[in-house]
Amino acid sequence: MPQITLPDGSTRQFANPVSVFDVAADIGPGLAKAALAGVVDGTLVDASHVMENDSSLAIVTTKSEEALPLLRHSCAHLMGQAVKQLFPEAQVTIGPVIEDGFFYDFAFERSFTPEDLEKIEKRMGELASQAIAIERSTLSRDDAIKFFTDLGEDYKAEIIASIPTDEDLSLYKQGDFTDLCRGPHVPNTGYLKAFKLTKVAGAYWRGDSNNAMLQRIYGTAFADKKELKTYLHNLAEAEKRDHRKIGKQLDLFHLQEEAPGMVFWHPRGWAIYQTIEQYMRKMQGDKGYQEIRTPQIVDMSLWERSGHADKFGDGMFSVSSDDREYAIKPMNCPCHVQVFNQGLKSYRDLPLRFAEFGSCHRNEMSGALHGIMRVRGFTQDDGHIFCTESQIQEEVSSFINFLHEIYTDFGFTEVIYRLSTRPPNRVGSDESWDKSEKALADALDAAGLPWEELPGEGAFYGPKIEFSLKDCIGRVWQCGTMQVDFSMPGRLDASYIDENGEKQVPVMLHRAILGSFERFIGILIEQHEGKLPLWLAPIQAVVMNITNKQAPYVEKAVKVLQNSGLRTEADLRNEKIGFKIREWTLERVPYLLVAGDREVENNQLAVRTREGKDLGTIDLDSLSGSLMDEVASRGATQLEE
RNA sequence: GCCCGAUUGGCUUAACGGAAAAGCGCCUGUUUUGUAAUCAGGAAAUGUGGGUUCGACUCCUAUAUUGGGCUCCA
Repeated sequence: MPQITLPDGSTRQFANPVSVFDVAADIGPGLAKAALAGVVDGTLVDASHVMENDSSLAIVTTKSEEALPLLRHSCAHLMGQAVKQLFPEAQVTIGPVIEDGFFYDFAFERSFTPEDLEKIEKRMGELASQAIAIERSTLSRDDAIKFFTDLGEDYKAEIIASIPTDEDLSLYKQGDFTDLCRGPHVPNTGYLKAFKLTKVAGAYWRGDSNNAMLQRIYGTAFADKKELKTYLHNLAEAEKRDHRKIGKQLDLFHLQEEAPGMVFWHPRGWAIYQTIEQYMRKMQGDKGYQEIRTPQIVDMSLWERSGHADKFGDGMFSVSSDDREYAIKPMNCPCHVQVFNQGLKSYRDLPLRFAEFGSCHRNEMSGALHGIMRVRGFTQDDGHIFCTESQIQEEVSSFINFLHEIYTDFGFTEVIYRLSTRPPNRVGSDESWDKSEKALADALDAAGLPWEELPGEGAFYGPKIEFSLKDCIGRVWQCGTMQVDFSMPGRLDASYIDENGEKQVPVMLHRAILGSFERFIGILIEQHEGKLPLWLAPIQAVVMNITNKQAPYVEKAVKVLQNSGLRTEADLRNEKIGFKIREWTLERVPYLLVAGDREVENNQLAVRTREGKDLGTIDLDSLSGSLMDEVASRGATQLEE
């Protein structure tokens, strides 16, 4: 006699065990039709799941938040079925739900072509329209291995073999296709109405580059066609923000064959870069960092001592000269230790904070390069804090606040926080790891930030916090970082004299806020769609004339604005004002200033924003003052009230 | 590094194995203009090296770069 409690608190009595579907039907035929699955006592289950005892139940329909992953997972199976029908020799491996969609990995002797994708998608549509029932069953582990081995699905058998022996396994069968799966799934394939296969790619079996390369097909699915269309439209819109595209359009930088993965900064891109550098220099100075500068090319012996030659070897560019072997530095840390090591340090000197806009080169694998976000030559806003173990927590806490202050100025509000903890191969005592992991976690908690732990992802020398930002299509890029290092100071003989006159090895905190200028500017461009806030805009204002008559006044106005520190240009070309407005709007210049006879008369300028807003005419002097205020406040005050 | 795609004037895009086309930009002239494109003319391109073919942007091959993934990382 199960009693079922619904989300609104109401209860229903049943004489016999009931399925989720039965309860839905009992409530109403509409709900029965819409029911995809259920949440029973907090667990997502199939609509066919039978409840024998008193339970709480929420019925999942396409409107529920659980629906999308469910639909996508079932779509992955639908794709598996279609692929097996079209390419029986292909073996299925895994097919999970991911953010924005799903994929399925197949072992197949050749690659899938774009034409194959069309065929597969078409077959999926046919299978969906047949509304094939999706049925769950269970098998013991050994029977399941036999079942899949008999089918020739060696990868599935291998997956099952790695599952603990005492668990029964669930299978999902739809027509001629059966897959190992925890579930749940939609009741039949007819519920899968809006899906699209998006791309094929290679992917290593179990994510290990020593394993075979599988064929991965990505797709996405939504509850209805309209949502799918909206998603695809938004994606296409988002791609217009691509920093590579905007970088070219706005003439900010370029890359070329002769220097793969290294950026040629153009005047406008460099203006952004320089503005950021000067801003960071000021901010870090205020926080007690001392800026230093260390060499680009350093004898290999230093990298051997630091451990980088060993751990990082292939990643380093090297040069030899006069029978000596040098490395072009891939990071700045060992050099900072060299500066620390000059002269005897006292505990009174700690924490000692060094900062460098350090140019680094790493020979990244060719497939890893991406626009200016992942390059071979880049500049970190690097910093190292030498301190005692007891100072870690305080330094980390204030660093997090500092980073936040900076990200806010750049307009970033969505930051992803991750704490990477001890890897299997590591240096340092467990006690030190306990302490520093806790220090990092406590600092994140103290700042009230949501964070995720990445177990085992820390560096061999210590745990780290990663601060990541998303690009225009949602890919996550690590920018800021805070790493605790127990290893390098000792390896490179750093020491200080403590209160008792004893020699001690300091802890080293590696930290960056932007990460690298290249990546950060890439993200910044995508974040703002190229419409950088006034303080960062490479050209902040353009003054343009309507006829030749106003040319001298325009030149005077440009001088006034430039003298107050604004990056201003004149546009005196013999073109219609509409043409000039259009051009500079497309260049994302924040303020377009027009001088006609009326403005010349009154020492004014007609002000238009890049958004197309007319702010009327403003006196030249008060305009330059307001714009400078906007720059100084980094956008907190704006010209338009 | 691995899998799949791409590479055409400065940029964006065309072209059944048979005359490389267009728009924007550039140059020259025209227009002196009030808030997203004045008009006309001109110059300018098949990534690189091999091969197949009477003939290659197109097919094959190598290589470089690049896009999407995998792996790795700021």
